[in-house]
Amino acid sequence: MGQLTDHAWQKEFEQPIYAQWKADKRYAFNTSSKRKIFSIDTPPPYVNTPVHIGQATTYVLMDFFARFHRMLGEEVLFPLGLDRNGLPIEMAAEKRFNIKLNDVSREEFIGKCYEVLDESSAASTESFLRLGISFNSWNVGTGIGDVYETDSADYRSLTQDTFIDLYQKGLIYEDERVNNYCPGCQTTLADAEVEYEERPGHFYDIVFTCKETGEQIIISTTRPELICSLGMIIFNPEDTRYQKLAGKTAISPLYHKEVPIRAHPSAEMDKGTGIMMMCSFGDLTDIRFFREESLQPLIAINKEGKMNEHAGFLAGLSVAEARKVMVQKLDEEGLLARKTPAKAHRTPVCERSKDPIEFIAMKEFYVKQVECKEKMKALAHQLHVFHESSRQILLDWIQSVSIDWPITRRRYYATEVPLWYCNSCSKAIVPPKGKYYQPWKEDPPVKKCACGSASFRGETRVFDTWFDSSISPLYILKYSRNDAFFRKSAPCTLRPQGKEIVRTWLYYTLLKCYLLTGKLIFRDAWINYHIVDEKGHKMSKSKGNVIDPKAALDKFGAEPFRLWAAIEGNLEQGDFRCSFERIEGAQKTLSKLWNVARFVSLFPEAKKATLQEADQWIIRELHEIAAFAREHYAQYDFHNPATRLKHFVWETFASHYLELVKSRAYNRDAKFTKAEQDAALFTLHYCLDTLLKLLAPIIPLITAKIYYELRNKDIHAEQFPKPAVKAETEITADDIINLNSEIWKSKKSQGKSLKSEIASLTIPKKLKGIAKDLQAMHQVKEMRYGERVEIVV
RNA sequence: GGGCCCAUGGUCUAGCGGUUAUGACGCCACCUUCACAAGGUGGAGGCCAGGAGUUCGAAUCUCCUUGGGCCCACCA
Repeated sequence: MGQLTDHAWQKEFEQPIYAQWKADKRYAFNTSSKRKIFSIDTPPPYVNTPVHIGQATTYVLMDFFARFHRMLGEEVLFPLGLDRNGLPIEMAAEKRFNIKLNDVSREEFIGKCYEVLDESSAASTESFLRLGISFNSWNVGTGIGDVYETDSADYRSLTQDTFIDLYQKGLIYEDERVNNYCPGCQTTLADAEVEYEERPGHFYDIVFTCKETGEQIIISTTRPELICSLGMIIFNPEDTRYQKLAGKTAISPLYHKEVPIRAHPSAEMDKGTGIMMMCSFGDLTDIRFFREESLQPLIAINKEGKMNEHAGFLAGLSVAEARKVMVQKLDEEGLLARKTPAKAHRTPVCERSKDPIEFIAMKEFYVKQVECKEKMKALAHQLHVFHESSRQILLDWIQSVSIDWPITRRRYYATEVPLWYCNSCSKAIVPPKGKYYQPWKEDPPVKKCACGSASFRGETRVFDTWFDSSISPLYILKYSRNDAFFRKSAPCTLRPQGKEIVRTWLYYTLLKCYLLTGKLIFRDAWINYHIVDEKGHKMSKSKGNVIDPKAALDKFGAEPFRLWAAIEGNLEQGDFRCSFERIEGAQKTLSKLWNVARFVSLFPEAKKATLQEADQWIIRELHEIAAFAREHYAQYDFHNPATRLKHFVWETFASHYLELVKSRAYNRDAKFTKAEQDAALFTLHYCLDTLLKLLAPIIPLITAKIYYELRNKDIHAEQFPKPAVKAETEITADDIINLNSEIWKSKKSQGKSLKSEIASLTIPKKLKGIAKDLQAMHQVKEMRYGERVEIVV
């Protein structure tokens, strides 16, 4: 049994502790363990951007879960994943080397992606290590619990296996249809990847002519460059202004194309001029309209986001340029009646590149999702979430699914679609599972097609990054790689993730794992809210209000940050605010805890003696908190227990119990018996141990150091505390706090020091059991018992 | 357009039909108290956004207003 020699907790104490954990692989997953498995499907962060404070906070919270469940005696699977696939990496490479996808060869482009990845490798994991996160491993590998990279051959081959499975089950099909298309990224996008932004725009009032009567028709549009693809002119059936045009023909300006004019409820009377042109395709409504009206769409925009031959004189121009040229030309011809700014024009844009979405027909692979909407809703109801609003986000999204999931992308740095095609009969060659394939540069696994041809071409498309990400629980539980382990560990215990990717990561994972295994892949889903700045606004690079977790770590170390995360992280509360001031507040609590421990360590441990009533009281208080913590930790609520524990450290334990038993513990004048003193010594140590264990999941570094120096053992290998001592008393914390406060106030109001003597003190009979402690604490000469408290100085 | 959440001393926050309305930071006064001045003790500061209602009784329940924040859908 040791003593704490340092006078305060220093952030410099942290580094050797986590370095030791890393060095001796303290939290490695034990594959031969018979324990119950608690598995966490951690969200793999992108490696090319530094860890931001929101991620840092959520990983810290996950670490609470992991450490708590370890102390419950469970085998915790808590792997670190690193996302290295897809558009974000490609875009970083394009920016870094100032190239575009099609400027260079595929091999060269992939090489550039590797360069970006190499430069950004260790930076993010460093922050996690410093935060004291207890990942199973810090080394990249393919074992259970190892750090995994989503672009590894192992991960990609599992992604390809899942494609092969779904393809052979008939759950994936290829079709050519109009879809969201990002001209900047040059790829098809799923609805989940589209977001809306307020973009300034204009209404252009353009002059059309009625063929039959020759009169002018003024039509408002925000997309004049699409006039070439005009299909129909419509007005609202209720609109008397245009009734006379019904059934007539309109002639488009410049292109002189004749199209029918009809009444249709899609046109709103009070928008623009009340009469609208339907072109293919300005937005999804247009697509629906063309389909419903069986109009032949005319695609005027090509894959590069430029106008094609159908646009006539606009051919070769980008959409934005075409709009400018078109407006200018209309104006010259006297066909532009008016130009007015359109306020709050919401434009669909690519969530990554922010380019406006165009709608282009392309041949892509689709995963069937529309037909299993009801099943997905049922799974959503089955999933255990911690706030109904989380489930609602998921249900809303499932409800809004209207087309199947396009999974192929025309990019390079992602998992390749594992297919080859026979050059003679066009039949698709599906390779066997279990290997990573790159068909664009490899030969197929067969020599000859069934038709006899030996000439093949490899598929060049790759998968949507969510097609990769959605197998993360399967990957970490070794689906299709270690069947015994998968059977034992599935379903994954917990999916922790942000609310903003419910419609992508959570939804696609549930969908894909259901299609593959027929089951719900998670028991619990913990949807965390956002860390916002101190004013309550979302942090974003553009706003410049981002707090770098490294700065917090440099300034305070991990422990104040972790304690802050526990105390502020109220699940019920929604978004939570971050400021250095509040982290600093947590630091003081650590200092208090350290000094409480140092005080206790001044005394030798004692065998349990007959507990005095004060001892019974503090132990009962602590047991109540322990039971509360056990129950709430299991529900992923660390906020409420942390708040109570903090209060216990400062108030109940330090200010009241310690003061109360100080004299008995020192026993300098031998006023107390040896047994009475031992009871105090026992209680001090028992309470400290229990308190440290309750706090260990939250602040693992300081508790580990104190426990190691005092007990020479690893606190994280201990069991989560259960009441080990019987403690019963009528006395409540309020009784003691109120009495002490009254005595202090009385002394103070009479200008006496707190050490001054009290001639006589009358206390309620109920408190008789702590009378001796009170007498020593407050320097009371004579103790009396009565109905109310009386203090005679 | 549809829906959701929030509003409590200067700031943040607890509160879930009856409390002298909680705590933290900040502020003021006093204390070199033997674990801790990164501490202790005491104090000032709020008609609980506004209005109406339900109730014996409302910060708490209902409705409206205002001010913040968020989600979904859609637009010529």
